[in-house]
Amino acid sequence: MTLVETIDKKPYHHGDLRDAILIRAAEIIGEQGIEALSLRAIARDLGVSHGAPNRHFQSKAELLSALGTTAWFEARTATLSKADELDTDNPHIRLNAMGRGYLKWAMNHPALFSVLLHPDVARYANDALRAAQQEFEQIIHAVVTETQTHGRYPDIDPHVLSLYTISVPYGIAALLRNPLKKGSSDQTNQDDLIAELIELVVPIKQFTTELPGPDDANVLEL
Amino acid sequence: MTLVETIDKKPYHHGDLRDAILIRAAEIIGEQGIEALSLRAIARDLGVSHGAPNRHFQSKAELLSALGTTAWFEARTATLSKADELDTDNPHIRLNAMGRGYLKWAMNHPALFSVLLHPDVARYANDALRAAQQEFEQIIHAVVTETQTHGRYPDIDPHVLSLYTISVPYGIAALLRNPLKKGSSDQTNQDDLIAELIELVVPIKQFTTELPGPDDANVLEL
DNA sequence: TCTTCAATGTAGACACTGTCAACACACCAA
DNA sequence: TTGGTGTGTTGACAGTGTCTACATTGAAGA
Repeated sequence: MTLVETIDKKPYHHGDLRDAILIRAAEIIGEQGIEALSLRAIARDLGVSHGAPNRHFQSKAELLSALGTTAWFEARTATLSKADELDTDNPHIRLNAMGRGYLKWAMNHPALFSVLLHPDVARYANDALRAAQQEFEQIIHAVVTETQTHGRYPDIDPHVLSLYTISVPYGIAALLRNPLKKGSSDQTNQDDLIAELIELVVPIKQFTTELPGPDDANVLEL
Repeated sequence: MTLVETIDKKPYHHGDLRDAILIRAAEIIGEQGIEALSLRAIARDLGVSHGAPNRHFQSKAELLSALGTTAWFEARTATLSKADELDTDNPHIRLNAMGRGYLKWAMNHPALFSVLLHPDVARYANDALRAAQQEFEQIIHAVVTETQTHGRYPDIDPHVLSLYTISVPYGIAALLRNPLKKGSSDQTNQDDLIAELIELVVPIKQFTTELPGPDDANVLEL
């Protein structure tokens, strides 16, 4: 065994290959898009043989499902944390904050968000991913119906209103990922943009007057 | 040359291979999704050698761009025709009808709509596709700003309002393509659903009273 | 009418991919 | 000490997009 071989000798087992694959996959998606994702390229990047990833993900779809599950989890956390910070029971304020939290997360995590959007991820979703997605939708639906009892479109079919409410941040985030969003990359401008957009769907100014809660300026902050 | 060879002899040239490829590609996308699309499989289906498609589309991305361009064109036609049928200048009525036309087209043409949504199509879009997309957005933007001069959110930044307005049918159509849209496949229910959703974004009932135009029942019909 | 030539289709090659099976190594528990 | 199980390696297979050289066709120009 030569000196070089001794020094460069890497351990036979990687140690934490599964997580390393997930991290590298997210990086590649962020840089080159989902279509450029290749199990063999990930293996090369991690200095591991081309068959190694198969020990951790039975198929490429399984890897995407794993990424999608964490994406839904992160999106859910980001969405709820914004609302929880405000410490209010007013569903309008909560839903408004949730919309802003979701949208901000989507715009700041384009790689994971693109996994959420991608049709193939949904098509080959495993049970864990499906469960994460449905749990997210149920959370939104619950708050949406609560806003109805507090005066927001009380006569609309709750499912229709939920669909409408979810589709706005979803559609906006998807549209903003196109190359046409040139000048809006400024951080403070982005926050203002988000706040203004969400206010269109879930207006809170007309509802917060009833409340003894925080004033509008604080509530509208991201 | 045997009898069979004489009878089955197919012409060396297909005659209309380019269109045949586009049609078959749309079929495959509708049946199995964009990821299942393969130039070689199309060639096999059309009884032509695997290299033949390259004569008409320099790359797979070029084929997707061509599909995307026709998709944007069809979407534009479907969107505008709904508004033109009503024969009114009222921008609220027009925009409302456009939203319904777009959404109905998207739900009735899932294959082409999925091309519009697909991130890779946008990523490798050629000039024709980009032009078609931008033309569509300018049409929407023009009507949206016109609604503002007629009282719809007059104080909102026009670009923000455009983004919001476009994102709703876009997001709804994308969300409805998920497997969770079980019971809503009924045609009349679908029309009602669309009308109710668009009314949330572009309400016309509060604006049409000023008009001598058609009554609401006709206007809301799809 | 004959010739030429551009358009179109074919055949083979190349590098790449995902997935599988057989084998090699490392570590932990009995 | 000894299995056994999890993990990584290697080679193979079928499939893909794309390129190049070659074959066939039909039409335009002489």
